[in-house]
Amino acid sequence: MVDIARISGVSLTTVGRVVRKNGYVSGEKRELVEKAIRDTGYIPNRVAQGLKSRKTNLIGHLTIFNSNMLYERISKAVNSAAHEVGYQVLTYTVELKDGNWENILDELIARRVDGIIITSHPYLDERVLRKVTGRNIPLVMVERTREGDHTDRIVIADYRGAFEAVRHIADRGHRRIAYVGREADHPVERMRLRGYRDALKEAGRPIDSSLISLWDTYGVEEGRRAAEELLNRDVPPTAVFMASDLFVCGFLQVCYEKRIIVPDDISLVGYDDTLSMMLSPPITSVGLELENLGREAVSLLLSRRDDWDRESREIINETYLADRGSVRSWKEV
Amino acid sequence: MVDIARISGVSLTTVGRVVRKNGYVSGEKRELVEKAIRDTGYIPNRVAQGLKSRKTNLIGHLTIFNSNMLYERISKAVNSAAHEVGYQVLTYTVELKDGNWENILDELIARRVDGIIITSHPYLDERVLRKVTGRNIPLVMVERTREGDHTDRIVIADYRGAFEAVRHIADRGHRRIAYVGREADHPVERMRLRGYRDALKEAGRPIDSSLISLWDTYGVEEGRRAAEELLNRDVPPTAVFMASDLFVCGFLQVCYEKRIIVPDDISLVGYDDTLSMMLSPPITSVGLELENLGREAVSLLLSRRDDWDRESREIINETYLADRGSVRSWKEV
DNA sequence: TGATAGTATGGCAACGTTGCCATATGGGCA
DNA sequence: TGCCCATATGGCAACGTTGCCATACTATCA
Repeated sequence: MVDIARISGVSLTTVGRVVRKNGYVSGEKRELVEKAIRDTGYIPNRVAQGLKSRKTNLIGHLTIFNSNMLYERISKAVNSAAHEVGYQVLTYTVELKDGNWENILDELIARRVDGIIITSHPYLDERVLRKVTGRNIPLVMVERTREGDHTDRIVIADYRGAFEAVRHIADRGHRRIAYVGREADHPVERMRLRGYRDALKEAGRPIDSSLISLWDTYGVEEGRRAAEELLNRDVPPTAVFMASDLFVCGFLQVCYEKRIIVPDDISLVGYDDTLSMMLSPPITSVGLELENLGREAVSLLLSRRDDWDRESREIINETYLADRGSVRSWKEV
Repeated sequence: MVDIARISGVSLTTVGRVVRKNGYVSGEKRELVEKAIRDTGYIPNRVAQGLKSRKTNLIGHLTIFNSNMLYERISKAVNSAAHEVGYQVLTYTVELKDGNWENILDELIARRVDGIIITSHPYLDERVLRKVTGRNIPLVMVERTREGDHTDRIVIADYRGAFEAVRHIADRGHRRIAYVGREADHPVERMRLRGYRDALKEAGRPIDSSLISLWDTYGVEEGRRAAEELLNRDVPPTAVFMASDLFVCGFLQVCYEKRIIVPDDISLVGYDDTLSMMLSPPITSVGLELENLGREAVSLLLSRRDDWDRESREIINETYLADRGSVRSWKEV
């Protein structure tokens, strides 16, 4: 920058104004400076900028890893949204089991990120949360959230997503509709299950708890086992709603082995809409508006920075039902 | 840091030495300083560190987007490898079509990253490449590479991967083995196709070019169309090797519709091993040693930084064949 | 005994920007 | 005419560290 100033014969300050496009600069000098920048191939040093201006244009993103790629997609959505407004994202993917995520937060704080997004992390205690907000770093939590001062949240409309999926099934005449999900130890899971129950209730279907199959974790193997369990019943369900596309993968594999055809013999609906379009047959699934989610997360972050003391907000991220015809009409005999 | 020095009654320099764990500090003073750090919750400022030490501990990663999630996985591998050695990764995912990736490189340079990894980006011209290496920034290219001074490369053993997959099929007696791939406009695609041809040759199988189905891009839809094309032949192939799991997804969907059973009626092998384990039935696929890949990429980067003038290296990333039984033994009648 | 090496500590400038203040000029307006 | 405001430019300190140099003490060895 010193070189640029020397070459173009203006002061450091003026060069700075051209680089960061603020303040008054006459067209003439601007030309001169821009020419010098082009000629030398000068690229400003964001590290120094960050130090002096106390603004790094970096967003930290802490997320868990999961083989259905949902979080990778969220990550991508956050990235895109951030890039759109001139921010970059430092992403940390944590295995659920290893608990060193507090160190990761320290690392992000050390980098002086302008904000932190935490996606779906269940281990959140008040103390650590305050470590972030106590330093005036905006914090947004996505999917699995926790309330806190100065903490905004994005929650998925899981209840409605599940409800509509099950209504979609019930509308087509099914009565024995099974549910495959994860142990309801968290609002996310509870909401999905409740959506399922309420939709059944609304449709006047009986709730048969033996048709509810819960597992420790979302996974292909769990889907297989759920299928074995449900399909071997004396009276198997005619439709199954699964709270993750991963379950669907496993379920379909068992169907394939048993030559059970979807949707002729059984109807299926998945959740997340990450894999369902790739399966055979393609499966109807509840999807998340990920682009919105990313944009909302970033915009919550930035608006918090502009107005630290505004009250906490909770944004609902809507779902959609991607109908791929994996639910057939069913007439009870 | 000034506070820490004041509280613990030592000089700034000594605090610095404790923070970055280098230089001589007596146990006694170290204790004092560490206590002060704990008490105040001090977290060092990596921005300032980066400015002064000219080392940001950041790695830039530029990668393309692709719906089969291969690049997300590579991204994750690079992340993990970087974290292991105390680096963070700034990831940019670019849509293939938009050409503003040069700006992204500028952005990474502006951040003064300690190195840049470019995964699978086809648009690489010498000038832009020199923009990076000309600034003494280590550059590693993965999968789709290009030679350049001070540029290291990681190439996938595509030839061997394809070769072994096809041999796996031929070993089981198949004679009419089709190939579904992408137009061979790049070494990656050429190598896979050549592996296919050579394996057929070695096994004494005829090469029937009408069994080679090439497409503009990897995709589910393309897989469907390939299936329509190949399965409607008078004499369809008994086995198909596809250069991407995405093709497999589409292919399987068509099989499902036509009630063609895998592997009874037709044998399939995929590539990338990203989705194949989730399909029904699970499909044998050629996989990449991603953890190695990530580690190699990072280690190439760091070693280049330590010895800028060493000659360029090319590392071969080996593949494996994940056998999931989607190839049956076949006896020609 | 003096030289040398290892250990321990502090002072100070510098990294490359930006924020703030000072200053100057010209035009519009009461 | 005098005042204010928008425009234009530059000087200088500061952001929070680290690198380098200077200094001092102790132990070891020829």
